[in-house]
Amino acid sequence: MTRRDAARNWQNIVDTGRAFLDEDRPLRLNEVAREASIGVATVYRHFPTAEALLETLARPSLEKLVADAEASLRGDDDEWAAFAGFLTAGINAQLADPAVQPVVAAATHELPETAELVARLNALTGELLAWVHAAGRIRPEVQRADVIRLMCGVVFAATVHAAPSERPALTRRYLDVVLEGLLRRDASDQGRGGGEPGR
Amino acid sequence: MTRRDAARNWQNIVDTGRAFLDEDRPLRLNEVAREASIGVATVYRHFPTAEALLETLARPSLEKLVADAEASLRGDDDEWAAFAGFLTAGINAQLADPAVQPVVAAATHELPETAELVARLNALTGELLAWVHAAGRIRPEVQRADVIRLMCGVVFAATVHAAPSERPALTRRYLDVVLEGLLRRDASDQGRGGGEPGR
Amino acid sequence: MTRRDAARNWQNIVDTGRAFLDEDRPLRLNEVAREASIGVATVYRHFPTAEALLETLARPSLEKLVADAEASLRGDDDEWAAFAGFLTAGINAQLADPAVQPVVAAATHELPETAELVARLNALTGELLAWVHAAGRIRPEVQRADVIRLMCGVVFAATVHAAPSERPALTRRYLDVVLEGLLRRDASDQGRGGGEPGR
Amino acid sequence: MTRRDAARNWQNIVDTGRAFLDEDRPLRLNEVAREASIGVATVYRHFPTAEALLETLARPSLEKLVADAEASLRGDDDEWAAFAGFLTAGINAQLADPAVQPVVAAATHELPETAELVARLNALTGELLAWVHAAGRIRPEVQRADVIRLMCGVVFAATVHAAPSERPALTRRYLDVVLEGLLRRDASDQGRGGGEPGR
DNA sequence: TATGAATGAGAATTCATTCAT
DNA sequence: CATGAATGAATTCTCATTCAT
Repeated sequence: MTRRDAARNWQNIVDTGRAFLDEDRPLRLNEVAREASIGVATVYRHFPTAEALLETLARPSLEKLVADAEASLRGDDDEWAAFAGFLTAGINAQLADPAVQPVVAAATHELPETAELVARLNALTGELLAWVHAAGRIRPEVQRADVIRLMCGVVFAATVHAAPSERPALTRRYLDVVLEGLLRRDASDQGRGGGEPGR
Repeated sequence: MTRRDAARNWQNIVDTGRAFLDEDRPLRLNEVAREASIGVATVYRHFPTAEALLETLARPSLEKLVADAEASLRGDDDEWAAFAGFLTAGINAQLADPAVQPVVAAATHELPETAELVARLNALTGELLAWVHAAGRIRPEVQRADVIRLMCGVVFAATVHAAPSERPALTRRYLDVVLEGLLRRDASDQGRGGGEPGR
Repeated sequence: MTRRDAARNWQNIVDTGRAFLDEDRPLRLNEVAREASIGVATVYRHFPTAEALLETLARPSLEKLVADAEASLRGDDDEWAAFAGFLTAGINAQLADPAVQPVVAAATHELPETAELVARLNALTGELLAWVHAAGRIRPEVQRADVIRLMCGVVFAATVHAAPSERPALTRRYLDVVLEGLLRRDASDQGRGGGEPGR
Repeated sequence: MTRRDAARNWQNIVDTGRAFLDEDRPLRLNEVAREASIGVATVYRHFPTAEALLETLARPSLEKLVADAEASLRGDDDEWAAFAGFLTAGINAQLADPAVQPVVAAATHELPETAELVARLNALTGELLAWVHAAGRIRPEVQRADVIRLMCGVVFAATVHAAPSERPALTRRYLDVVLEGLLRRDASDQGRGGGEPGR
């Protein structure tokens, strides 16, 4: 078979996998193969595991996310707006593409490309965070990993007991809460109490 | 009557199920039966589905949570402390008992007792929230469901890329952020910028 | 427990078993016990097997059949009418009581009472047949077992691709065919018709 | 392509299934698989349900039956002989192949091929019956469905309290009775006998 | 390289029967 | 004599992966 055929197959599998996610059926390589009218083994050749296919599906969203973050860093926005914009973009990506959330939250990745993408995402998160830290606008203890985690947490929160259609509105509100909570609050604020809430 | 035997078996199953959760193996009734050295059908008699066992496992934690919330409502703490204490307790329950999270986040419940417990939890959440609202100490748009969702979100956030041992510390910090973000911030604050973070 | 209680249980089981047959659910002693709100073991004590319960359920119908056959033999009807009446009664019993068919068709019986009842039924069939043979009104090769078999065959035929409500009408027609076919037909007979076989 | 293997497996399954029927063990796909030394899933791929396998097993017999019926319709026999021959063939098929009876008596069919075969059988039954009706040689009320039912009834009758080896003789006699009973009998007919219908 | 049939371990569930109380 | 919990073999079906062609 020619390269072209192989590419066609690859695309066919990816498209079918996407359709599975959209109807949120579990990504089963066997079923994907059947639905794509392609031999199982062919699918396995292209994507050794379901996870590999998932990462491939997530890739465009992740790339866009990385590109956006890079743009933010070089853009005209002030540091806080850039930071907030990045979180918003990350959240929206997770809502828009069901492949993103599991890949971002996963401890390890199957494909080196994914690992690298995620690493860049982390790095960019770090840079944005450093910028915000430098401006003294965020709680000093916040670290890179916290940002990623809070992003995932906001998405998850909007997922609990809520239909997909309600989620964008919920994440907007929840992110707003989180950002407000992350803001550094200096001397003049100190008096305002409420400060020491929980536990 | 084999009551005693039955009770022993029941306990045995519950304990074994607990062990599964602790080692976070999936709760499979068959395996639980095997490990408990109990006939499969006996397990099925006691717990028609894995979900039923899970809810049974979650029950003590949920009951404690409800009791604590009731105590908070009647206690001496001010409204904010009570509210924060409730969130903390809920989060800690989810961290301490792996059965709690899925049950709280589930859309429906198998056992009527669970449904009732969760309903009471919701009601108490509502009461605490109303109290805080009455004191004008929280963003006015926050609703009962938001509180539950944010609680789950904090737990989830602390779960991402983090070993179990790190989670308590993380949830403490994240809850702090969220509480800070939920606090109503009045006129005198308005100027302080950062105000419009989101999207 | 007193005898009276035992009798009540027995009746309860029988009634419940009957209900099962009527809704044609399979007779499962376990389920019968549950539905009757009686311990399984109690049911097993009264009826060691499902077959035993079935035979018990069939018994009244069989007894009535035997009684009717005896009456026919001693009655005023002519031999053919008695014979036809017996077949009709047997068929109707099978249609009316789902317990009858399997018991009549079974090769062996669990309960001695059933065995005896069936034996009497066979004997009576034989007597009626002998009477009809003596009058030269039936094909000479027909034997007792044939009569039973044809009876079952007619019932079964009416069961194929036919709703229960249609069956009585069908059996009537099919029995008519069979009786007509059994009639001895030789020159001298031609006029005699035997025309009035059925019911 | 594993076509050859697949075909071999298919045949193996069919043969094994046949053996089960012959020893009249219940057709259980798992057992068939084990006995055929073939993976369970392979069997399930070829035959999604036991019923599907049963119908496949019945197919050759049904096809032969259809072919015979078509031949009878076009053959030289007179209408009654053709009709009787068809019934005889149907009965013998049921006796010879245990798969036939349940398939013919079933209300619905799993495989479209079976449904079609049975439909053709019904149609042919109708044609033969129409021919016999046209010649005025059968009770006018007899319909197509009656013919099928009586065929099944004769087979069933021969099954009651009778070893397989006796059944052919019994069905011959019982069919004779039924055919005699179906014959139209009016004055002008009397001489014609129709006496020697079947077989 | 593509194919899709084959695999068989595994998961969920049911049921007739026994047995301890 | 009654109870109903316990049993575990049996059954049905699924799925991720391999392998022969």
